[in-house]
Amino acid sequence: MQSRSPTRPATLKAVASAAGVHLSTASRALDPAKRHLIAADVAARVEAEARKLGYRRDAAAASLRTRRTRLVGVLVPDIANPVFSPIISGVSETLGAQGYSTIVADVGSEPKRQAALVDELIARRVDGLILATVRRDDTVLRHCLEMKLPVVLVNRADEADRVPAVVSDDLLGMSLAVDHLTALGHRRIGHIAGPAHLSTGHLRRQGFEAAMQRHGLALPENAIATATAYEREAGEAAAMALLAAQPTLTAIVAANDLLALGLLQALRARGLKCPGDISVVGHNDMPLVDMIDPPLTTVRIGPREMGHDAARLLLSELEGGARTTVRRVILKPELILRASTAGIKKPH
Amino acid sequence: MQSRSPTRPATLKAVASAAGVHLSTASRALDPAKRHLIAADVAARVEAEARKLGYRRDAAAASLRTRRTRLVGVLVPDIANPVFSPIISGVSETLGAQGYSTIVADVGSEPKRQAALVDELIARRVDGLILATVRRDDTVLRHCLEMKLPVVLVNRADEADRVPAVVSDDLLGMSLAVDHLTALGHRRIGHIAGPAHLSTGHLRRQGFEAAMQRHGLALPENAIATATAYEREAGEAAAMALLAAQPTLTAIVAANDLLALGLLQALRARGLKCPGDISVVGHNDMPLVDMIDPPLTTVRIGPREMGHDAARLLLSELEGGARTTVRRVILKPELILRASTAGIKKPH
DNA sequence: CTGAAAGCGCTTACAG
DNA sequence: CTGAAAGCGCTTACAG
Repeated sequence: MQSRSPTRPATLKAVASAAGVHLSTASRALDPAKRHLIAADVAARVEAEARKLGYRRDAAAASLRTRRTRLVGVLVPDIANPVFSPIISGVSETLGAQGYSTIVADVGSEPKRQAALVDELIARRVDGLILATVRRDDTVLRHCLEMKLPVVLVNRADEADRVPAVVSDDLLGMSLAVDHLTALGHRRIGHIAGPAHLSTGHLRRQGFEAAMQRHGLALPENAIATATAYEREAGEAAAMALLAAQPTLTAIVAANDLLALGLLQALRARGLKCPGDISVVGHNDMPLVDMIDPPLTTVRIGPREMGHDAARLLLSELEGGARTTVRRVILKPELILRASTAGIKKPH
Repeated sequence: MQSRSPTRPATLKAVASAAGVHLSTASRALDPAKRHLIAADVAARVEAEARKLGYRRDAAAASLRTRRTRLVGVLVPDIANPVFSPIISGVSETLGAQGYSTIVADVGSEPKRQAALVDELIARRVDGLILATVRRDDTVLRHCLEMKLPVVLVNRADEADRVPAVVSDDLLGMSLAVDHLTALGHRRIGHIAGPAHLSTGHLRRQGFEAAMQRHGLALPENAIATATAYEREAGEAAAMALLAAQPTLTAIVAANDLLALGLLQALRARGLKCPGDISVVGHNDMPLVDMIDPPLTTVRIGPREMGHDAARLLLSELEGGARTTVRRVILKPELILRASTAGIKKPH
């Protein structure tokens, strides 16, 4: 079964002797940053042999020497969640352009498991970490800080603002949503909040409350229901509670699209029409929400850009040099108008 | 700016001297497979010191010695595509359980770029590759085979069946769809095919044709339109062509959900109702198609299971031992009935 | 059961 | 501009 064993890759030594130079000369010739130290014809010869032999520098050996792996870990709570995949994609795109590979760890939301996977990444000697999983007070983050591992956060930020983060302007997002609804004449507006231990849940709720207050609108305690997770089922459950507590609401803004989808299900279960009886605004503009029934009005964030920026932040930290210590990048969200919001039929 | 430099991790040497034993003894004590060679009390002492120092074996150093990295590369054409994210998730889950990390490369569909990224993975000395990108005749795959790199395919298979693959039963899937439609009374059924250079496009088309024939139904040449890519826009364009060529169709089965979504858009543009005028069946059951308008009848495949199985196949290849050379795992798809299909109003 | 030693494939001061 | 040598942190035959 010889086919199982990969052909042993060519080593630098092989290239060097093929080109008739010393190992160290070959090493320099093949390193763009050192190539100028080598006579042009020699460098060309080495290059030619390397190509001929299909030489590829052994990354493990190189990093053992340099103590840098050019490996970056990305922690997400769920790869399959459409909010995170474009973030990952953005991260690995800009990292890849600089010769970095990214290991994505699908770590769930359980801190124990997260810590175990971070330890594995540390064993791999990743140069840095990008965390999309962080709670407002996060133990995994604390662990990374103790290890002095370069870290940047994306999508969610930590409370203490100890590390660079790339987030959407959650306060502005909710303000956009509420402004839109009030412009349509709504005054009794409810909110399905995300989990309070996540910055997005916390901040969007704050943004909602601030916007309501700015418009001088009443906001009874039970006009906000908090979902236990960013999932459809949790959104449906929270919606049921909200609708029971506040039957006269004419609009509801959800802290994310999945929650809004759950809300739509709850509306249907109660025989309420959207937007006829109740207008709904989501958050994130995830794929396909333009095709659901009704097409969802929502706050668009730029997850791919967030990934790009997070990678750039980490890169600048890793490559050092620039003293630019950007602590936080805040992206402007945008309201996308679709059919789940409409003017109220008859004001209460 | 000391915070930038990670604390230098503890080495095996440090652990050994802390425990008062030789390096090699410490190495054995920390390796579950070799631990039995060491006196229990010594092993325990080493373990204790390792824990105390926060020791984590340097994976790069170890793999330089063992020539195994426990790194697996996964190639996908698009991380953000909801068909692939659960595959990735499944792969990394079962690989992770065996101590392997996975590097996912978002390589697009351009062979040049794919090859470049494969080369990078080879430089990382991945132990094996899982390809979700393969065309029926694939140059990247050929490259891997030349390198004798262990490879397994997932979702898409190659024509020559040279490597193990995990796929859904595409023929059966289409048969399920057509059976359902004929049971509803449809006789004029069209197909929006996927790209012919992908096994899924090719096989599903074949499955569709076979099923039509089995039911003794006419299948004019232009009752099948081929989309240029698995994208909404391509689906819409193909649908427009199909509807123009075959205005009397009462049902259309699409080779995947994204194509079906494009078809739905085309229907709307032409003022046709689904399922009132035309029934639609998708393929894959990707997230949210149960919430679109109308909820999509579709063929469910198990992408997560496909990921699991692909990982298992690769693992058995890597760990050797078992002589089980499974060449192909074919998963049974399932028809999910929703509201985009209905009996025809008045048969032609 | 434990130790001493070689070596995996690189990079990089240090000489010349 | 080029070479010789040390060493990154491990694992594993080889002795004992």
